[in-house]
This record gives sequence, structure tokens and C-alpha cells, in this order.
Amino acid sequence: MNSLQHDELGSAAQRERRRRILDATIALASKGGFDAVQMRAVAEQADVALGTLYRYFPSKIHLLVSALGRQFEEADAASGGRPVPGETPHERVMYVLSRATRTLQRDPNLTEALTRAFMFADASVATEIHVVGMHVTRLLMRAMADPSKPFEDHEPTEDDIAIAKVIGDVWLASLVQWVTGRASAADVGKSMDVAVRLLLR
Amino acid sequence: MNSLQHDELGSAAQRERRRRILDATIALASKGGFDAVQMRAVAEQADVALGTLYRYFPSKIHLLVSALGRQFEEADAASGGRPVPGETPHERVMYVLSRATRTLQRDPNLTEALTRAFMFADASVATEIHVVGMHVTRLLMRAMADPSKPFEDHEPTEDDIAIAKVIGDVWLASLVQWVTGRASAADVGKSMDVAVRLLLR
DNA sequence: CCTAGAACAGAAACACGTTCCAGTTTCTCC
DNA sequence: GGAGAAACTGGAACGTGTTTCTGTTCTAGG
Repeated sequence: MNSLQHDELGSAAQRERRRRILDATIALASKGGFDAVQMRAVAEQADVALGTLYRYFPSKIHLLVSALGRQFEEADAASGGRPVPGETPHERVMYVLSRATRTLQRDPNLTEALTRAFMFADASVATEIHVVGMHVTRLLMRAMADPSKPFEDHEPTEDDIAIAKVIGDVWLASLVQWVTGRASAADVGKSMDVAVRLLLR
Repeated sequence: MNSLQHDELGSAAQRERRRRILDATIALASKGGFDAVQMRAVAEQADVALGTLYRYFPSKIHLLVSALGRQFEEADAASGGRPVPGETPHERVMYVLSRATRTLQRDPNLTEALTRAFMFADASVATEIHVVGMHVTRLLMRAMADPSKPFEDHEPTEDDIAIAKVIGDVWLASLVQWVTGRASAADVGKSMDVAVRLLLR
């Protein structure tokens, strides 16, 4: 037993390697997008052999979706459970989505890499995908719930969950269209506005 | 000037080659999905050299999205402008979507290949993407409009268009989750039902 | 300290999308 | 029918994701 924070699988050296690999992935993605995340380049920049990279992440898609998951965790930690401003669910959800979308648009290459990987992932990436899906759902649920009510009253209905799922779908589809150059940043905002306005009324 | 039906670019021999290529693409996709559509295999099955295949379709993604476009055209021709049954827009849209989804689920491999290509397409495939987008939008618009009214009264509002776009996005996102094994066929139906019910009321 | 096994490094090899080229066939225009 | 242009063929070759192999280093248990 060592004295580190997490007790997830792996020694300190292994967690360190994993961190370096994900750092290299983010850096390369940020610089050149999906195509620039080349496994040999990631391995070299993370100072790890190619075989080791594949031992940690069994494919490029696993690697990128894992990186996306870590990004969400960092964002989650940074936001630190602050209540979402806004009077209505509509306002709060739009606030959250606008903020997230603005953040993503600040690093288009990174967003392109992560989004495309997410869309291309198949069933073998289910675990990593699930992590990301949970973050998105939680984000939207928090925004939909009334922050002035106590926590116990936030039991979401079936419909709430379904609505959050649909909003997440629209968000993702819009994002894909943006990163693939098929829609402008404004188009993303407009799509989200229409969807949220009609779904949350 | 030749005596053939279409006057689109290309001689009869060229249109014939194009048809053979798309036929081979559909056949291979139907048998083994996205991964089975290998450019060398397509070329061989279409009885065409690899270089020729690339002359007709500059990438695997162009090829698959073009195939998707042709599928829509065939479906369009087969439906032949029959009015959509159903009393309300909700009913009619659900009818159309259920029908389409059932058709897609009958050939999962083909659907997987075409859907993934569509999601992976970047700006260079804009033309082919646009064709597909138009078919989907038209399909949904027809279903939303009241068939008992004359054609001229079907001027769609901004909101109608936006709603159709959102429904299309949700449909696509659900399909992706289905073809990548992250959602069941029933989940797709449920998502569509929620989205359509809430958006068309 | 020693040893068995796991993890890693370095590098070759394979698969498939894509590009390129030399030679041949087909098309177009005179 | 002939000349030049365009399209096609067959095949080699390249890049990148992925696999595999051999030898080395690290780690845990005695």
C-alpha cells in the first residue's frame, strides 16, 4: 500500500506514465487535431515505447476518449459544484451550454480531435464513453434542477432524463457539424437555443 | 449528345462504372460494415482499377456518403410522393421515422458503414453531405406539413425548419449510438419519441 | 540478495487508405 | 481514319494504426 491519493489500479510510476501519455495526447491534439495525434508521436512525446502506449490504451480512439474523460473531470473539479446562475431551467441550461461551447471553440483542434474520436468510438470503448456520457448528463441535470430547492427534492423524472439525453444528442450533433466545418459557431448556438427553448417549456 | 435519360456529366460508360462502384460498395458494406469496405476490394468487385476508383471518389468517406445519397434517392423514388398517413404532425413524423429506422435496422452492417462515414466526413465532403441533408430535411418537412392542405400553403416557418433540423440531429445521434453498440433499437425509438413529442406540440 | 514474472524499450512487420507512375485503351475532334 | 487528349489498368510505394517479437528493467515474494 502506498501513500497516494487514489487507490485505483497501478503504481505511482504507472499513474505518472498514464498522465504523461494523456498530456502528450492533449498537446498534439491541440496543435494539429485528430490527424496530428499519431501514436508514434504520442509515444515519443510521452517518453514511452509504442508497445507501452498500446498497453495503456488499446487504440487511438480509446486514447482520445480517455483524454476527453479527463478533460471533463478537470472541468468538473474546477467548477467545484458552484450553483448554476439563472432563473429558469431554460436559462440555466443555456448558460451551461454556452459556457461549454465557448470553451470548446477556444481550442478548435482539440475539440475536433476529441469529438471525432467520440463519434467514431464503437462498443469496445463503452467504458470510456460511459464516463463521458455521465459527465454530460450530470452537467445538464444540475442545470435543469432548481438550485434553491434542497438536494433531496431533485429526484429527476423519466422525462427529465429523456430531455437531458435529447439535449446532449443535439449538442453533440451540432458540435460534430462545427468541427467538420459543416456549420459555423453561430449555427451551434442557434441549434442549441431552438432545442432548449422547445424542450424546456 | 447521347440518347440516355440523364444529362449529368459523364458518358454512358462512366455512369455504368459509377453504378458498379456504388453497387460494390453497398454489397461490401452490407456484408461486413465499415471495415469491410476496403478500397482494393471495392475496385476488384466493381471490376475497376484502384486508380479509377479514386478518380470517381476521392476517398473512402466520399464513396460511402455518395452511396448513402444514392440510397436516399432510391427510397425517395420508391415512395413516389405518397402522402404520409397520420392525423397530426407528431403522428406523421413518428410514422416516417419509425419506418426509416426499421428499414435501417434490417441491414445493420450497411447502416453502420454509412452512418459512420457520414459522421466522420469533413468539409471536403460538403457536396455529398448536402445531398443527404436535403433528403432528410425534405422527408421530415413533408411529414410535418398537413397533407390535406394545398401545396402552396406549405410554406415552412423558421421554426419548422429549426425543428426539423433538431429532429434530424437527434435521429442521427441515436443511430450512431445504435450502430456503435451503445444503445438498443428500442432506445433509438424512445429517443425519437421523446424528441418528437416534445418538439411537435 | 535472488528469482520468477510483469512491464517496458526498441524495432520490425503487417494492413489498409492513399498516391504515383508507365504503359495501354478509349474518346474527341479534325 | 489519324492525332492528341483523356481515361483506364496494373502495380509499386508511402504513411499511419496496429501487432508482434526479442531482449532488458522493474517489482514482489521468499
